[in-house]
Amino acid sequence: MAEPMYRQIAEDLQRRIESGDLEQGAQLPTEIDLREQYEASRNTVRDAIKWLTTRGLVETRPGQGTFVVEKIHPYVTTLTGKADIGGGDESVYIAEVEASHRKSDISEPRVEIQRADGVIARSLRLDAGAQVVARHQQRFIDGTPWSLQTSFYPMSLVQQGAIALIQATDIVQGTVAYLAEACDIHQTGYRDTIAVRPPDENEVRFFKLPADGRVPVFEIYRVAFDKTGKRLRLTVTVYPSDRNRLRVDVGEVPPRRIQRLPDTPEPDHD
Amino acid sequence: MAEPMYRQIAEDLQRRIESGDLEQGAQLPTEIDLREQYEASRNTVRDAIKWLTTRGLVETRPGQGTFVVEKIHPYVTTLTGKADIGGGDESVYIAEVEASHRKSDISEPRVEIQRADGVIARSLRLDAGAQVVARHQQRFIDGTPWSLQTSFYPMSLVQQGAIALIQATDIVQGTVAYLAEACDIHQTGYRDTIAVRPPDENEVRFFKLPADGRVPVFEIYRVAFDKTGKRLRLTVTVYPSDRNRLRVDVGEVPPRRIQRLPDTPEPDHD
DNA sequence: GGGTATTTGTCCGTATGTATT
DNA sequence: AAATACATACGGACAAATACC
Repeated sequence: MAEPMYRQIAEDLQRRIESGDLEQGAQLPTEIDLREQYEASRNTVRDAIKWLTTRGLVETRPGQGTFVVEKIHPYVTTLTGKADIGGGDESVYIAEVEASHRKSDISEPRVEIQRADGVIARSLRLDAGAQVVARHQQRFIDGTPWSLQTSFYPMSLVQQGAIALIQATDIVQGTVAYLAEACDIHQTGYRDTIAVRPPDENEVRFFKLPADGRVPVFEIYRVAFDKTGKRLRLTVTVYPSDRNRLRVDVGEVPPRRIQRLPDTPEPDHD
Repeated sequence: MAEPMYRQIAEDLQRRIESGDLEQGAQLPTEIDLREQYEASRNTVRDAIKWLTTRGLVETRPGQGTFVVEKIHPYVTTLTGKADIGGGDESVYIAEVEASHRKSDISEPRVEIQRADGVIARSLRLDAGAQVVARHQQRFIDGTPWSLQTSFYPMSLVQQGAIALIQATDIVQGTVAYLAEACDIHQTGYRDTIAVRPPDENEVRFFKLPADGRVPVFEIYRVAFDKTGKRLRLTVTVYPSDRNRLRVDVGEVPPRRIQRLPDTPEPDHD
């Protein structure tokens, strides 16, 4: 027996899905039915379904059944923007999203003062234990959860006059513009580092991801610099990877076409 | 009992891992031992281990045991380069990697002529069924598999003199430089779209990923343009997400520090 | 709202196969 | 070859979620 039985069942079902025999959103036969069709035990059938689930082909709903997953038309977030007018801050994202006929909301920030732990301190080149301002925000598109974001600012910025950073109010013009106004600090660039990892419990709840952690999240670390190379801010943004794509434009790139409505069958890397 | 038993067991083990009680690389008690420790059946213990496995905390090795996964020091790939001197092509990657004291190898390309299917045709703005050259390559760092890459070129480029595209030989100066030499076609920019998905069977084999598909891969679609906005190429690159990070630099960014050796405990988004 | 049928989720025990040491 | 440890497969029982009447 080269191939275990549950794999054979899974691959047969996969074939039926990819051939269109089972359409998107269609319900699979129940575990009892599959047990009879494949002459296997229910647990073996369940192993096959679990295999398909891990690969994102089907999803199970307790009390209802097993269904072929429907492809999600992804949101596209462009990471390359004007380095000096935002780059990851509130205002830019809103402009992006509204341009594609979608409505973006952002929560009021939850503000904390905390000691910079290892990663934050190193990213901002602070001594371990230095004070930082953490601003947590939730972002929605058309009412559905889109991203979780936390920005860390050295407390020294507040001492230089950027007192709005420690107020639990959205900075509508964007913190980049605000820092320029409030204390003549000008962001001239940023560096993003993109990783992928399983979601934690908070993220599972907020994004309504499957509890088994099979849908990973993008985690983007953005370190912003001024013209002397000083580190102004670390922003950590988390996106669920199943409904998001990231875009990077380099050099001369033609303007994007208007983003289509969710049901049109176009490639999402257009 | 709000929490199922296997979750309680999993969370207890997770706590023991994150507290350092079980160190990286350490072997967990065997399933039989855990069955006795938690007074559960072996199947329930196995469900707990599967839960930890999906989250990348442990791995099982048949005949050996279950082990706490060791963190991998990731490779960092910068997506933003000079738009006109490569940007994702062979030579640039090699320079990047060698600068961090690692040795990069690339396979000779496997070249195919094929009809552009839906996604490729749309990305290159070709009519469906138009001929394209596909060049598949495998990339290694220090001998370990790093990325799989396929570039698609419109056949019209070959007719304009870029005959090396249809030869199964690496284009050492990079195809961007080659196209400039051979037929005066100059790339001026590119656009990347980053997605994450489970690996297919080829990728599992090549990258030696776990067969259950729990480690996703980055898939980067790069469309390159000339100054008129014409689409010169589509390059699809796949990286395993467990050992890779992507970097995007925008605006003025200070030079990177030398990349450290794998065993130093620095953040990988430095 | 309540009750019932359906469907998946959890948990058990057991047996046998396969990979590794 | 033997021992160990995980992988596969079976069958059964009950719980929990959902849909429907």
